[in-house]
Amino acid sequence: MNETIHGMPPTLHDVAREAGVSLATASRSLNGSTRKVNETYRARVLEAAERLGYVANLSAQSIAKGTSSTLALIVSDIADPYFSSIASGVVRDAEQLGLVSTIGITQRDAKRELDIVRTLRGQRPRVVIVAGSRFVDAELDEQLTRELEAIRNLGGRVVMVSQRSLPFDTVQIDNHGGARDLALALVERGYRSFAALTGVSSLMTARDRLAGFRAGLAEHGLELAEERVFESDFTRDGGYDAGGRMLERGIDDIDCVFAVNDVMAVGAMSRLREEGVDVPGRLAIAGFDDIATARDVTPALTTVRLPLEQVGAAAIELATAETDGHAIVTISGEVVVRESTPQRG
Amino acid sequence: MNETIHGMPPTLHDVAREAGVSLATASRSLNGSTRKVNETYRARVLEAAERLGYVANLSAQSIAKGTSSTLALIVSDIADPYFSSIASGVVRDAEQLGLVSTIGITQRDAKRELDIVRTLRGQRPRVVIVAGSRFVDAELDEQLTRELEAIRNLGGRVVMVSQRSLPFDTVQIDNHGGARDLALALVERGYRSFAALTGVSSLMTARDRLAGFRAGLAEHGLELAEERVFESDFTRDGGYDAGGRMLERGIDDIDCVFAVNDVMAVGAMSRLREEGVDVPGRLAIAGFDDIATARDVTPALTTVRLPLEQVGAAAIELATAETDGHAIVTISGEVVVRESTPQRG
DNA sequence: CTGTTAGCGCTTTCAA
DNA sequence: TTGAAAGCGCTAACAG
Repeated sequence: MNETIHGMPPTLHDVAREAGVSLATASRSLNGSTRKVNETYRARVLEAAERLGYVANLSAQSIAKGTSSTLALIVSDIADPYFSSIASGVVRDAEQLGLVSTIGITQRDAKRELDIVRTLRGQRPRVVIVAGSRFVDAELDEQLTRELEAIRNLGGRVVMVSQRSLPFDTVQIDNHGGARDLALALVERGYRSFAALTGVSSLMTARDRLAGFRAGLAEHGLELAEERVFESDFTRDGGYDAGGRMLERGIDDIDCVFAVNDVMAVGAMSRLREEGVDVPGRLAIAGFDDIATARDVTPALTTVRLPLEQVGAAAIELATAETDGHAIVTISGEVVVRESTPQRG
Repeated sequence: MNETIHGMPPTLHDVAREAGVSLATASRSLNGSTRKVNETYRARVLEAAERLGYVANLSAQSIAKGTSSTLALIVSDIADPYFSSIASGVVRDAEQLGLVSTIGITQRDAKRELDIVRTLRGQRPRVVIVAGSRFVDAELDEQLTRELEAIRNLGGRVVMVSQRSLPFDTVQIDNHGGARDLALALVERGYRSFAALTGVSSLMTARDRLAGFRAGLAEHGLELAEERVFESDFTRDGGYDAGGRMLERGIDDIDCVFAVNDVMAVGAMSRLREEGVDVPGRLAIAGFDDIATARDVTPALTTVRLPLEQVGAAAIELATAETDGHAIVTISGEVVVRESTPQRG
């Protein structure tokens, strides 16, 4: 591992010279797929490469081959456990495949997402996984679709992680079904008057979950009045805030609150605790996602478990599979009842 | 935004032809730094690029310029809030600088970390930020240093986020000092007999925090016997597990437990709760990091706040500053006392 | 200020 | 099998 003392990295050229073979032979020995190289030469090349500490320049490879070894992952917020779990699965599997993972963060801003995808084209990524939430905005969807199609035209695979909405392979998360099941489970446990804390209505995920929850309630002839739906950011602080607004309005006619995701639920629980509201004694609460923290808050949070790391794996699988570009893999959640929603008299 | 209908992406060549100028002029208009292009031409080029939906091929740029626009971030585990917070800060600032962030996950495996850094060389990254924990292993440190030096020799900036141990610019986190302060604060609040839950001793972070904690106790003539130190994984489940072992041993002679990071503390709290131990009534607990969840568990967790996103920002700053390659920025933590360690009789 | 032309490091025909 | 040589898309001298 004798690095070139000089500033310049050893190139394939150096390796070839060192090994006394041609550039082509060196290339074939080091990276060529179908081995058609004399073992003696091959060994000499490998040895020379080792000695020089040679590592192929990926950029050069990309441009020579016309295809990169990059996987681009787009998430809303990497500090959010929902996305970091997915990212964890994606990056791990990508490494397995020899793909370098790049990451883009949209901060839940549709415009930004578009910008990111646009610059992504410059990377000529082999795979793009868009895990950020979809927005309810036909215009932006249209543009995003065009950008993603452009990437696909360049040979990149595009996989969406979200509800099915854009014409690409997608790992669909059954938000509606999960929320519906949760509603059924809660009614089953004796709850009757609900409130909801939700993200801004332009987020499809928030919408779908709320709609699913309502559908579940409807099956029991219950409904969730608009005035009991508190909209805020799709974050812990958003939940904290929405919880506060709910308290201001008054909770006399509420026995259970559904937060459309766990981080909001957790934020709301903290707010309720601060305001002296007994959870679950006075008010039960449930979330969605089953992030790690759900087990660790007190009371432990009832939620809908989503196999998040598996979602990442599924996305990669889809990206490497032969599909017509419109394949859908649905991941369903499973209701996990914990102490935050005890059986109710 | 008329994409080329064909499979091939528009190249700079296409843009130049379309605009009726030379390749060089097109390049200068689009990316050249010092503007020396007639406004008319420039406009024509921009317009043509827009029309064709041209986006420069980053790989080609990298190789032509001899320098990439990649920032490589290495973390132990992106699903861990400690690292995802840092990553969040890093990626955000990197985007500002027009750098593409790639991410590598070591899974707290020193060998793996070395592999990752090695393959990183292929990217010829402009910046490498190593945020994974350091290990107590001179041999591996030696090798890692060599690899990182190789990257630096190629013009890449290397920044470590951790204790100061390798000869690179580093954002040093004052683990020792923070833990010491925490110990002092706990003694101040009346605690006298401590136990500790810690990560494997080969992790420098775990070591330093434990040492700092002991140093703080020592200032009051207290000590932490080895038999009250429970070693496990540096994760939530590790804390859960270590907490269990502590209970098995018996906690009659313990009034406060220090977990070397918040996720372990949170795991331990869950275990204690499950086993019916009243926290903080019977046993107080404190952590380190101040992850978001620390506020949301019950009781809220006393900890040492580390400005994590700021750590990421500091790393980028160091990477873009003029340094001798041995600069150190120290980030100190601040004790945050919450309900998990009430004042004691 | 603009265009021509040589590379950047690597892969891949195409002959030998 | 191996090597020579022609690119891949872009930038950066170097002349005009």
